[in-house]
Amino acid sequence: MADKAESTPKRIRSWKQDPEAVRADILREATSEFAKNGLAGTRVKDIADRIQTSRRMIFYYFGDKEGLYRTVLEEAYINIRKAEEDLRLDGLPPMEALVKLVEFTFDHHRRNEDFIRLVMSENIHNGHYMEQIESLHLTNTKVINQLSRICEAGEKAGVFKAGISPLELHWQISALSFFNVSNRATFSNNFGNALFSEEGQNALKEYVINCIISSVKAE
Amino acid sequence: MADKAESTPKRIRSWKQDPEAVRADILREATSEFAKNGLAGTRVKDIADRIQTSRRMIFYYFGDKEGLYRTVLEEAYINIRKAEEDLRLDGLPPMEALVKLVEFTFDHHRRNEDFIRLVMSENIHNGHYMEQIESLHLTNTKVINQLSRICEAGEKAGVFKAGISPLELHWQISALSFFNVSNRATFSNNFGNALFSEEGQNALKEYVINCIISSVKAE
Amino acid sequence: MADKAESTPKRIRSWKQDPEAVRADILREATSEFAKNGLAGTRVKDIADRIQTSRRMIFYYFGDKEGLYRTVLEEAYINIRKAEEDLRLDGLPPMEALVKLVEFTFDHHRRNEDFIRLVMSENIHNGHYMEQIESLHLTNTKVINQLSRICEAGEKAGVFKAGISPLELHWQISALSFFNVSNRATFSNNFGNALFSEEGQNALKEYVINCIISSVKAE
Amino acid sequence: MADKAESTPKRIRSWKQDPEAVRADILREATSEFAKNGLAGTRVKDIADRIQTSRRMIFYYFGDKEGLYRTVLEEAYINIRKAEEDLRLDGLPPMEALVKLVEFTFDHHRRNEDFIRLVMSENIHNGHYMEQIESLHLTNTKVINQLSRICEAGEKAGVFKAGISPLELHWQISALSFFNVSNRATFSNNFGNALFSEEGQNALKEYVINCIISSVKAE
DNA sequence: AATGAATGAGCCTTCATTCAT
DNA sequence: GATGAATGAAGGCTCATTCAT
Repeated sequence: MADKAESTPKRIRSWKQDPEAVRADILREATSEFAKNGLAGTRVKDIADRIQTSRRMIFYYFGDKEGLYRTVLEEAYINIRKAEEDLRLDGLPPMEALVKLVEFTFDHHRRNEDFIRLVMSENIHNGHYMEQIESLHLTNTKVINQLSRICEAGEKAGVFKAGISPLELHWQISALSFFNVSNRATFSNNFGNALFSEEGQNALKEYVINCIISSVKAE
Repeated sequence: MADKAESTPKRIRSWKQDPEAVRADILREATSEFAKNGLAGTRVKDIADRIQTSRRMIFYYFGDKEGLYRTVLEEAYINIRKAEEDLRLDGLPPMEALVKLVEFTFDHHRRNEDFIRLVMSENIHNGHYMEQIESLHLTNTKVINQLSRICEAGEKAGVFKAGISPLELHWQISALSFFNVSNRATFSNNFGNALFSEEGQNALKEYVINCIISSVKAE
Repeated sequence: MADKAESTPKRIRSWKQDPEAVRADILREATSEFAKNGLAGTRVKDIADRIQTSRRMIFYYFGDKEGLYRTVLEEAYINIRKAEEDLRLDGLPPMEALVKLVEFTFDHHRRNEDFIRLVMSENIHNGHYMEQIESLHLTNTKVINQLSRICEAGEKAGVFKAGISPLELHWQISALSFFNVSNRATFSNNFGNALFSEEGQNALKEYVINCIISSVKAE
Repeated sequence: MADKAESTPKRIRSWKQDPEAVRADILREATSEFAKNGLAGTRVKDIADRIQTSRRMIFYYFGDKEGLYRTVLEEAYINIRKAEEDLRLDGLPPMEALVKLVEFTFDHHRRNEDFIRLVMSENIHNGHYMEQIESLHLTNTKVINQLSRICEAGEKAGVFKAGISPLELHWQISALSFFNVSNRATFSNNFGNALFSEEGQNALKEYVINCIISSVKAE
């Protein structure tokens, strides 16, 4: 009875007449493709082929390739910010809170390579597309505020040194967590991939945590 | 009219019959274009248009677009390594040597944005083109050896803590210096560009130096 | 984002459930668009966007783009003929009647550029769509008959020369009145727009009237 | 031996490696297509298919569809002006010169329907593309100057009335000669095609000549 | 060593139109 | 009577590359 399975119609869609599902499907695959190849390196056709739809639908829902890219970028940022918000640090002692934040950031970036790659891509474009997305302008102060509160508390408790800039501290955490994912290919090509094995990454995380602690702790 | 016709315009060239100059011209503009737009985002035509040559010459000298890209990448690495070698640290006290190395790296990355962007591009391609360049496999151990010597000397002198991994240390220096350039666009879009003014960058450099010092110094 | 997405935006309509109003709205904007851009140059979407309806409605009411175009053409002719009928010349002395008719035609064409442009468009299509409209075949003899009567009366009164062809005379009046509107763009691009200022047009109208008078008057 | 004739290669071109011939071929067919269908109504593919070349070559030589259209327009005007210049009227008596000019214009427009249709098309576009062609701005005063000289001579000789505007006279000649071709389709659809038979056209030409004579002659 | 002419393949996008309710 | 979702077919155009000399 193998013929039953074989007689496939031209297209099978679970989401027929379900626009939200189509949109979500497109967005998911577009995220993956843009993350893999960048904006210029991605073919609209490739995105369409990965789902059971036509190129036409992509333009139907997102206007053009750049519109799709912008939406991908926006949703990626929204998801990341959402995850960050779930991290509740407010009750914790300052140093513990900071360590937890660093750990979270390091792990989170590692688990979301697509996001990292989209951000790399945006940097290649000098943030051009990001600038056009209004919703991004609001959420970013939150993370700085959170760090501010931790630094203040730490300073007051005498465990952090005085005068730490939350912005610079955030920059530092970001740099180490981001680079770990973004530059993995070239770094391991140049210096081997010892740092990127499971143990290597755990050790590196510890190293990063210590680095941050050393940077902030009172002497 | 036919203003937009594709047919190659007549050209006047100062370097007529000077193959090396043509090659160098192509390479220079290709570096700039690939750095700006990445591999997929760059048009062979755009490179040709920037110099007084035809697209045809690019294929004549470099085989294909990827061949040109590979050459660009290789030369960029060669130039960077050359600059690194000029930095003589061997006679200096360990901490001073380390600080000087960090300072140099931070400044050097800042001054060579094209190189940084080419490396970003390579990471988008998972280091694919880099892997094909044999000359790169040799030079990279030097920088680790250099750091090894500094760490050893520092440990012996009692100013560095014991057991520092030169690889991790290099990774740390690279991460902070690289991210500063690579993610400038998205970081300033998200958090303002205070860190990227002249003073901001000087302060950040100090911050990075202190970060490294804190990480290595004996307690 | 999805700002450019094609999916029909939600609409608010004052004429909800009023089919005649929808039809009239579509027709009005279609006339304007077809007059501006011709059949091939007009987008169904553009017509729909100008009113508060969906493309779907256009097909619902008019079958297809050509059906809409045909209807536009038909209505345009009907409106023109209606205006012509309002002009009552029968009691007037022949020369006065003729002058009034010329004046009317010249002014009327000037005021109805959309109609002129639709006729230009039809001529580009060699009258293809016009041929399919049955209602047009009837009304056109009226204008010739009218001229016939004027010529007859003029001849009988001795003020017109004998043997004037009403068809040729109509052709002459049409040519001058039509060209004045249809070729304004190219003519003024070539020879300046002196003839198309308010005074220029008034002078031109006098010129045209004299031209017709010279053509018909007995010597 | 029919196989010899049948084994046709994919493309036969007489002009292989002869850019001017390719250009000319494209231009000729493009003129014909644009004249027939207008800018929007013409398919680049259709032009390519009519000659033994690919769409690609059209873009190679003319940049884009509009570039081709502009070139077509420009060449069409150049050819027309060239023909006009060949008409030598300077020695003739004024009325004879004028009649000859009218006759020439009427016949010439009739013989060059493609040109008329291109001008119609330009008027649909409000002269947009014409404006971009610099070479057109110069040649057009010639025809007015020519008429000026005729009018002056005619007036001096006492056969023309005083104060004729050469511009208005040219407008009149143009209108009648242009409309004859441009509006043939709609006019004959509305009023029959009696005027457009060979005899009809000859009679109409006489009518037009008389119309012009009546307009200028001294009383 | 050098080059003007040519090109196949494929890109993003648009168009009028129909489906399914 | 009305509509949101969907689409096949084609449209103009661009890309890296090769041909022919």
